[in-house]
Amino acid sequence: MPTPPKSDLPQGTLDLLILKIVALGPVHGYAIAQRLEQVSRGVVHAPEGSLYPALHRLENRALLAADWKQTDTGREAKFYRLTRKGRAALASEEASWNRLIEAVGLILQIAEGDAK
Amino acid sequence: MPTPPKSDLPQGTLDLLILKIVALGPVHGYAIAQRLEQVSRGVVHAPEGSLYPALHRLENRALLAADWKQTDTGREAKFYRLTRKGRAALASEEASWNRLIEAVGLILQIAEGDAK
DNA sequence: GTCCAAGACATAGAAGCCCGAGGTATCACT
DNA sequence: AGTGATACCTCGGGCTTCTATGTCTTGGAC
Repeated sequence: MPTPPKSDLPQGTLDLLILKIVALGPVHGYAIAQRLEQVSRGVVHAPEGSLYPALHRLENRALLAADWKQTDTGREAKFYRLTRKGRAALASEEASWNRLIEAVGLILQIAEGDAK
Repeated sequence: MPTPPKSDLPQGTLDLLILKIVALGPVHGYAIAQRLEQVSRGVVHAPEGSLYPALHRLENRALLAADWKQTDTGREAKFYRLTRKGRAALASEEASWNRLIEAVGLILQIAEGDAK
C-alpha cells in the first residue's frame, strides 16, 4: 500500500476509544495514542492536538481522573483511570456506537433489496 | 421503548448516507430524510438544518447534481442524482467507513485479550 | 561535549460539521 | 379559515478535530 490510508475520526468517536483504552488499566496520554494506533493496525490516529484536549474534556466531565506517577523508564507522566461515571459513560457510548453502526449498516445494505 | 434513543450522527457520516440513498435513484431532499429514518428504523435523524447544507456541500463538490422536477403529487422538488465523481466518492467513503468500524471493533474487543 | 530523536505534556488557531430555530410557499383536508 | 404535511432555505452557536508550535527531559549518536 503506497498510501497509508489515514482515516480521520468522526466527531465523538475519540472519547469512546479513549474510555475503552483507559478501562483496561491506568495509562498516560502518550501511551493511549500509541495503543490506539497499534491495536487498530495504523488506521486510527490520535494526534496530540486532538488527544490532550479530549483527555481534559473527559477529566472535566469527571469521567476520567488522573494522578502523576513514574513510568517504567522513570519519567513523570499523568496516568488516567476511569471513574464510576466514566465506566457508565463507556457502556452508554459503546451501546450508542453499536446502534449507530447497525443503523448505518442497514442503509448501506439496501443496494440489492431496493427493487422499487 | 420509553426513550427513543435519538443518536446524533458523527461528523462526516451524513455525506456517506446521502450519497448512498441518492445512488439508488433520483430523490429530493425531503424524501432523503424520510428514507434515512425509515430504513434505519428511526435511529438516524437528518434534521433539515443538517440535511440541506450537506446537500449543497455535495453539490458544490460536484458529487451530486440536481434538477427541478415534479413529484408524484405534482409538486416542484429538487431531485438529486449522483455524478460520476459522486459514484467514485461513494465507493471511497464506503471503504473508509468499513475500515473505520473494523478498526474501532478491534479496539472495543480487546477487553478479554488484554492480559497486559 | 554536543546534537538530535523520542518520550511526554500542553495550547492556540483555523476549519469544519451538526443542529435548533426561524422563515417561505404550496397543497389537502376539515 | 386554520391546521398540518410537503418542500425548500439560512443563520448562529456550539462542539471537535487537526496542524502547528512550544516546553522539558532522557538517552544515544557523533
